Amino acid sequence: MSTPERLIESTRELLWERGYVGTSPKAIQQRAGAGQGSMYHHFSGKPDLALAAVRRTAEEMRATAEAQLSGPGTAVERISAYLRRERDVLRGCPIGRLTQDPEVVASPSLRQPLEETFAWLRGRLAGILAEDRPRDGLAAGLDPDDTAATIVAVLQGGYVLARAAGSAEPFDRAVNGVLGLLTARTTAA
Amino acid sequence: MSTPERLIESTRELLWERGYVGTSPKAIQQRAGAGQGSMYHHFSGKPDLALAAVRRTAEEMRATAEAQLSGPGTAVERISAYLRRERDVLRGCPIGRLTQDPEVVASPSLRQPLEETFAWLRGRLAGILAEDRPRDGLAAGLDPDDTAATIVAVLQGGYVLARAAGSAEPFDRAVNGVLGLLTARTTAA
DNA sequence: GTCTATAGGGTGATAGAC
DNA sequence: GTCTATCACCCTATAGAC
Repeated sequence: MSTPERLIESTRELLWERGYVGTSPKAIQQRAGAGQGSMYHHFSGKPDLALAAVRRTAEEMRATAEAQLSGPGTAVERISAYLRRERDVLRGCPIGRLTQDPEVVASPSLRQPLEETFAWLRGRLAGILAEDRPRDGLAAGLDPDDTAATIVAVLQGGYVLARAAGSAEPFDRAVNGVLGLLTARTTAA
Repeated sequence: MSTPERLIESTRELLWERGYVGTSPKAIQQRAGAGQGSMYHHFSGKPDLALAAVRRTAEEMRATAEAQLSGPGTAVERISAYLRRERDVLRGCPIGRLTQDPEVVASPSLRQPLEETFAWLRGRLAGILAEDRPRDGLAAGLDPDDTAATIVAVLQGGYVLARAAGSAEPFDRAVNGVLGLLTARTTAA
């Protein structure tokens, strides 16, 4: 792996673990096995390197989500497959995490990949909910855009609750809960 | 306001804005208008001061939530009042925010107030859902604990989406979405 | 109870040799 | 392209005067 690649990968890991404020150039260099001068040769500084790292993480997250969401099945089945896929819950979401960093949200270029990722995900879920509605058990009164936002929020909030509890249990409960709400009307009534 | 009080209040503000890693004793002292020695006289250090600040924020958050949740109305009405109360959405949740801080979750004493706050909130919501179920329109198949976790996750995730978007819109959509899911069965079917 | 002085280490970044 | 040296500043904390 080339030096720039190793620097980007190290930055991705550290941003996930410690956030932007908690990640120092020195820590990046040490993890990448690169010297100070090497880092400043390939990148103009910490913001530049972070931008490359965040863009790659956002790309990867979108590709992973698309894999589950483009699978077979009804709307609820595909959403269930996405929500229940294996996740390292206590590590949290590498994109959602950055949302709490004041320097990230204050920087338009750093915030942009976060905004685009969640906008895409919400739109993708809303499309699935809308297209599958006629032949599925979903209630006719549900707004696809609102419901999609709820599903993404459950994921992101599930990570928060899990980290507070030091356990994946609240995440799993939140996912079960929203899937129960999405399917209850077909089994109840 | 006494010096210890001012130090605690300053720490609360800074923890909300910048998190634990992003908050320095120096910044706390400056905001509180207190000197270095003054801070170390009243508190043993940054962790001690942070603990006092986090405990107070957790207490306050619980009291605020209880005010909405103990109001009149059906389960859905009380939960709706809680979810839709006025919030400074882009500031995020002062407790949920700390969940992303590696040094907070690594410290049992600092994590404890977070864990207790969300455990209480989930339990409170589960109780409301369970007790009100017979005479309300909620589906019999819904698990109160799972549904409660979903509601809290929607709040916490709503903050995440709002900060990523730089707008309260996704938060409001997520709240509308979960309330739609909770009430759809009474209007549909 | 508050102050200043000081410590040892880290921060983000630049300069210039190799 | 990578290295080491150096910069000015900030970090958390302690010491001891007042």
